[in-house]
Amino acid sequence: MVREIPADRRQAILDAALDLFSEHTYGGTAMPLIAERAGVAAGTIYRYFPSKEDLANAVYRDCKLAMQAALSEHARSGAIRDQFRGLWRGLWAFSQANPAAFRFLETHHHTPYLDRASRAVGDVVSHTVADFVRRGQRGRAIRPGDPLVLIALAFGAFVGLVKDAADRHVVIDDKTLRASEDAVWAMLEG
Amino acid sequence: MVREIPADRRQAILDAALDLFSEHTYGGTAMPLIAERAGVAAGTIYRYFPSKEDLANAVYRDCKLAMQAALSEHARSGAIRDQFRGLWRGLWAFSQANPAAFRFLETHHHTPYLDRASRAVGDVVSHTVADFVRRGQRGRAIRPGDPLVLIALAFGAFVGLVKDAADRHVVIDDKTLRASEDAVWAMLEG
Amino acid sequence: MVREIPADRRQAILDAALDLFSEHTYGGTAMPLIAERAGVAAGTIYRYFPSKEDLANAVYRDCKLAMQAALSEHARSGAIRDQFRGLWRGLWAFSQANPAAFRFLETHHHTPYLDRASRAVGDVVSHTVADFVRRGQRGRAIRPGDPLVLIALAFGAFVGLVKDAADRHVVIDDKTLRASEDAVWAMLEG
Amino acid sequence: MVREIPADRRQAILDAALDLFSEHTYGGTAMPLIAERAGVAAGTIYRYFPSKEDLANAVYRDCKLAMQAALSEHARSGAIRDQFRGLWRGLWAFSQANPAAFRFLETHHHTPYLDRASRAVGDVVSHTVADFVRRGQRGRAIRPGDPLVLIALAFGAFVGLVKDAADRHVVIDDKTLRASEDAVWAMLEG
DNA sequence: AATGAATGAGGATTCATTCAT
DNA sequence: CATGAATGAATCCTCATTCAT
Repeated sequence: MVREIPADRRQAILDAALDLFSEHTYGGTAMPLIAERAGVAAGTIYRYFPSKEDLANAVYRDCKLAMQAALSEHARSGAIRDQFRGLWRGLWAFSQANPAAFRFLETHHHTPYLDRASRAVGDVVSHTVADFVRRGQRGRAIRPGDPLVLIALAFGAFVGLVKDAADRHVVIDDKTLRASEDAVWAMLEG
Repeated sequence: MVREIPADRRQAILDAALDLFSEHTYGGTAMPLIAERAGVAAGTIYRYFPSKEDLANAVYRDCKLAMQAALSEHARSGAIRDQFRGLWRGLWAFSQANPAAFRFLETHHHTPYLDRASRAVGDVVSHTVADFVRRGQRGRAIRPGDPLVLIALAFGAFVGLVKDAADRHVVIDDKTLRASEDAVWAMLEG
Repeated sequence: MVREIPADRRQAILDAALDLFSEHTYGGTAMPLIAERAGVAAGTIYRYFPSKEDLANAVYRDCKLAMQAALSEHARSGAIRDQFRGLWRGLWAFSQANPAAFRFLETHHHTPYLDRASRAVGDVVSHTVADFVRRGQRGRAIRPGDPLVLIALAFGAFVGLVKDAADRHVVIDDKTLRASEDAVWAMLEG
Repeated sequence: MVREIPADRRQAILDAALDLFSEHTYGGTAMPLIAERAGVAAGTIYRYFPSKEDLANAVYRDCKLAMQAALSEHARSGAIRDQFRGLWRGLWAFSQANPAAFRFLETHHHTPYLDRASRAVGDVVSHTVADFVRRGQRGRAIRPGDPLVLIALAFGAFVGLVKDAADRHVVIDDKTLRASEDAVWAMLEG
């Protein structure tokens, strides 16, 4: 009785699109390929998404929101240093659980299709994390400066870490992960 | 004897391709558009590059080598901290002088077309900078750990800084640039 | 026993199809749109009509028959001039009451779908009116010549009148209508 | 040296489109079919016309202008009756020389694609012929009334004549043509 | 009987590449 | 050598029709 099939189909299409976009680029993946990977007919995609562009935006927003959820989930209370550990681990967990999503979000150029709503979702994530920086700065635990800039530096370092490992086909062990966390914290520490 | 006209043409094509790729993506820019922007006929591109893929690889390699040149040019001798300042300024100079190149290299997904030779060029740059880290580690000026990982973190932070400024349509003033340099150095410092 | 519901549905579909065909052309209107306008599901249309082509033929035949009925209804006995007035008024009444039907019948090209049966219905109407001409010719009230040609001229004039008013977004007042009737009668008069 | 090939190609495309539109309707003819009939590749059409819609408008305008040219060519000076004969013969010559054009113009529904410019061309033709009526009315040779209405009646009669002959697969002989001309003149005569 | 989601062939259009000039 | 019109495969998308519910 419950109409869950449409939700499943929609998700299957989103998943297929993410996989293919993250590997072959938005401009490099054909709609019929997405359909095939999702196990539906080409025309079916258009029952769920008005166009390829809209599909890409939906993929982008879903990924961004999943990343935000992962950050929130691992967020801790307590000392600022512990809060940072929570964010770092959250990001790590997300990038391991959803490698395609992380790659798509952080190593692709989205401007050709990104719409206003999607951009807004992206901004929300940055500003959420920026609040963490502001709290740390208030307690003199994080160095002064524009919180959005500090976030950009720290988040950029994380992306660099993950991207480099992928480029070199290397897995990041727990020791490296923790050493990196310490190094990035040293960058933020006041 | 004068054979520089072809070189000019070749460069015009590379410049046009870079401009368009960096804004509209490899998959999103049409060869005739590149030709038009370069001021040549569509067929002429094929005198210089066998295919769109080859053209993209040439663009990629040229950008990577230009970035490496910028890093070398600003490299200093002397104290490790000063050497880092040289690298940081070199990177900054490059990203300001060639914004399209920097954006193309660091915010696009290249796997659909990147060939072995181009990947090798990319690796050379990382390893060059990694040598700087190794020297610093030998003198206990830079924290221990895999040099390639530390480079990934530091370079990632720089990319994050520049990308964030572009996303927010903000210009990075000299104060922010130096504060960021200090923060990233704190991340590397032993 | 009550089997009128299907008839209503069938009529709703025919009405919707006529509206859309007359405005957007047979080839330019999608079946789902007809369904939506008729207030039924897309699949339901196929309970009543085997295909889009059959639906279009049904629409065509219904319109032709409605036009014939309108002509008959206003047909008079008496002087040939009065009979003509009846036909003219009947045509006018029909084109005013069913503008979509008149437009569809007289300003569209039907050959891509029209089947033998529909063509036959069309012929019947011409021949019915041709009888009127023959009667007039027998009494020397209408000029000699092929009755079908005279009908084509007179009917064509009427179509021209109505089409021109539609094209120019003008309404035909009673004076113009009667003047036109007189003019067309002058064309037929023997 | 003279680049006439493009003109030929453009004309071949226009000719093919007219042939197919007039027989199968705008909405019923596929672009690849037009290309095939024109002897060019599908993509080539788009070097000459931005879209199917633009192609249809070009076809429409060319036909309308050709019809106007045919009317002008046969226009005579002298008595109003002779002028009418000229118009009638011009129309006839056009409909015989370009049956597809005449059919396309006068038995198809153009609103789905017709643009402002094309509509303007259509209006020019009507108004040109209306001037003839005005001249006749000034000399009391043509009955009073809105010239555009009289034109609509007369032109409609001609269209009716030609359409009926086509529907019945009958050829109009010279005697019928002249008798029809006389009849239509009787409709206009003051 | 009715529904409307799903299908996939077919439509309009684009674009990397070729080749006659 | 350079050109740019021509190509036609491949793209995104539509829509007549079917069929499980």
